Amino acid sequence: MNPDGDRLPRRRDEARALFRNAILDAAEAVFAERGFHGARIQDIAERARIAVGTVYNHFEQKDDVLSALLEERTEGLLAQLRARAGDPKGFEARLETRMKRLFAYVEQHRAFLAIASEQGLFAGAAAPGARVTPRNAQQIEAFRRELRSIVDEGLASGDIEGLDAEDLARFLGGTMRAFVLSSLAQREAATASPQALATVDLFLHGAARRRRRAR
Amino acid sequence: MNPDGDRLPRRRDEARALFRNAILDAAEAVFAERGFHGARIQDIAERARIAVGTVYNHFEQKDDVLSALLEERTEGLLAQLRARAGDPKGFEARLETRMKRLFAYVEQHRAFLAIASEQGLFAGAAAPGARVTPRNAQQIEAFRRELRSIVDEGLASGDIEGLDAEDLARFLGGTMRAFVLSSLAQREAATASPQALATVDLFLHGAARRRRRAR
Amino acid sequence: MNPDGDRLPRRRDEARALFRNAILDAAEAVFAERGFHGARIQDIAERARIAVGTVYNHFEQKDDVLSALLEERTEGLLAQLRARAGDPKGFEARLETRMKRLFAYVEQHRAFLAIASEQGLFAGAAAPGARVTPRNAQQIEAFRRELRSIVDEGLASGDIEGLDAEDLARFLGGTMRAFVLSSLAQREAATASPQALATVDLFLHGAARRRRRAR
Amino acid sequence: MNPDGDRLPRRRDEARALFRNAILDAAEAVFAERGFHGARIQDIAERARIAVGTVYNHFEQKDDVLSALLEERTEGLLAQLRARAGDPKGFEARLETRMKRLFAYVEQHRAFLAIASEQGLFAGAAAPGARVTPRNAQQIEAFRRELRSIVDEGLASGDIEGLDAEDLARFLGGTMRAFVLSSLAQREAATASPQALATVDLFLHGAARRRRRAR
DNA sequence: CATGAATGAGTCTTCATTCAT
DNA sequence: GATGAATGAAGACTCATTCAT
Repeated sequence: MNPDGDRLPRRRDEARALFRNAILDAAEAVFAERGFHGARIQDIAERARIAVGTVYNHFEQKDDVLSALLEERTEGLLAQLRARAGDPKGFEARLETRMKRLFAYVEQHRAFLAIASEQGLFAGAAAPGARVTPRNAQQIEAFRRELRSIVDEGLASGDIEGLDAEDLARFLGGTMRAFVLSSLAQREAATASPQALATVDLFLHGAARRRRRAR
Repeated sequence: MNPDGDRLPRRRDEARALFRNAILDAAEAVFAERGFHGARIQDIAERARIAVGTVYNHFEQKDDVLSALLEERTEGLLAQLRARAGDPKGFEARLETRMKRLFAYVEQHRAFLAIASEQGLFAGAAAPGARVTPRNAQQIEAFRRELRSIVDEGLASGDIEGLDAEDLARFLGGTMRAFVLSSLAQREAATASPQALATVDLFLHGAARRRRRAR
Repeated sequence: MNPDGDRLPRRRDEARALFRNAILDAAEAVFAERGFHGARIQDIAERARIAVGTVYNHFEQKDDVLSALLEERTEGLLAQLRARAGDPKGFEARLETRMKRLFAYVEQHRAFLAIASEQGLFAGAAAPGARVTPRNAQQIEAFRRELRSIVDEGLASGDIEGLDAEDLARFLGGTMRAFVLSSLAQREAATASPQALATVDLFLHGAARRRRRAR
Repeated sequence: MNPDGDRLPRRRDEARALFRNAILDAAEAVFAERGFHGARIQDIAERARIAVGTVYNHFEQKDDVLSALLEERTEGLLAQLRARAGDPKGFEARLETRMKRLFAYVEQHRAFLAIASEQGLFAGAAAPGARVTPRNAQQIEAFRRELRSIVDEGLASGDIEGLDAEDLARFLGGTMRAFVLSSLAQREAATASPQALATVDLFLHGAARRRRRAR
């Protein structure tokens, strides 16, 4: 093994990754501020403190910057929603845990959600004129499947019921979305916990609960 | 009263309205297909079978075409949501009636909702780079207020309960949105009724209802 | 003779002339304010309180409005410069009389001179991009000839001298122009007489006169 | 001192200046041929053998090309008019020297003067619809001041006399202008000297000189 | 590989001119 | 003959992309 042979390429790769991340971070900010069409490559380059040409050394075209960004952040969001080793076992507690993680991520990436919304990422269908790639579509589908699997868990355990699992998954998504947006609408980042709890509570019991436990 | 004196101006106004509507209809289709930025004035003009310059005889700039469209359609949507004279009195039946109207309108204006979504009209906040005017913002606010007033009715009658009326209004909006999107996701227009019922049912009772009425 | 047969056509012609003049007056004001290219037919029509189409019933194209205007006003200016029956006989007094008339006309048509200047009418050559027609060129030439004939009169009477009559004509034109502009530069219209006298005096005696009559 | 550190920036600046000058030269020719409005950015770019976009890398808008051109050339013209170290001392000889320089410059930049004339640069006031910037206005004012200072010199030395120095300055300007235009009116560039001499002679002695030195 | 100026296709917008009423 | 809306050619300007340094 030649350590030098390894080290140099590695350094080179690290440098590449540094640039790539700087560009994506800059793009996140600029896309969120001005939208995809309003953002110029020049703006992104300036924010990343590099030259325009450098952006093109890392991405073939403007579209690719967007889709790479969506890819990376959507994956992050999805990771929060997935069940983890230490998660509680009971359905409601488990759901709360996952929601808290998701809302915390949302707080960390407010800019991303503005972009995702413009691109119709969580609209269940791409927005008109959106730049969604097949890869992005896969991730959205993965997101949808994750919601569906949560619903399926609940149906299996008897914690929830309903005729159409797809409808329930959509309902969960819509409820989440309502509180995600309420969270974004507040100027300042805040604790995500209350939104997570409200989401779970309303998803499970709706607005018309009578004589049920106080929360 | 001189009927002749009336006729000419009236005809002229009718002609103006005809053009205006033709432009808005064309714009609705084109914006929905390609997004605001992807749509060229020329595309809209061609679709309306008029000349480019004619568009500018009716709207100062491209932005104004969009905001007039949003204005007109949002008003239409809002009109469905508002209570009407013959509506039932009981909270749930009343809500169902309003939802059915709204979902029917949605079926009639699928293209509009794609645009509205791109512009963040129902995101609770304008999308980045969106072309929302103060007038549009007022309508969104009116929409929000309408949801809120529905919730207030329910709280007053005791049909629903909860600590935060704002949260409930958002929840209602999110639930609606989930089924609106599910409705749009289907390629073909369909009867809106099931979505309206699902919306009301889940809004009221959530996913976890036990021992409650059969559907 | 059928007086009716005469009267109607005459009335019709008078009406035509009325429109034509209204258009030219409006054009004079608008061209002077915004320049030829900056002036829209619409602006001229509005100022004349008529419809756009009406302008085209009287002039084939925009260029024609300008050249008709230049023609009419240049002819007016030229008329002031020409000798008249009652004019004095002595060279200097005669020149003063003509200059006074000319400067008085200038005061009455300040707007026109701004346009003439833009079009290079008194530049001795058309300005680049100018809309000068052959007819206008003839009038400019007539203007030049008139100056030349004044010089020739003076040379013949021995009141002025010089090797080149063309040079003297140009000199007279330049001197006039200097005081015409000084007259226009003042915001308010004023008596033209002093400029006329200064023009004649300096044209005849230059700046270096010694031991000559006080004025 | 590191010559290398200097060279690159210097080269870059030189390249910038090269483009800028090429654009201004092209613009001078095109504006002179077709006037400001008749000149398309594309024409200028083609004449400079560059792309349209490149023009916009050097000037924000079309207007700026014009005003930069006027600025640069007016400064050049003014430089000829200013007194220089080696100039003669006597008033008349000194004035002749300055006039010769000025007429020589005029011969070199015939196109510019056509533009200046269209813009009213030497009209004492901006032409209607002209694109004159405050900077241009300053230069015109500087030009006027220079003429005035020449007159003041002459008044002080007793070489010229008159009640109003402003009038004399205008008279000098008008006389100059007459011969500048006569110079431009000739198709071919020629020696400027005769015009300079005629200007000085007529300015000083007018057309009516009797019994004075032969020239 | 970073740089940033050059490139030119693409679009909005204006406005002279036409023509049905 | 007056009207004024419809027409569409023309041109300024933008910005993604390229490429010589």
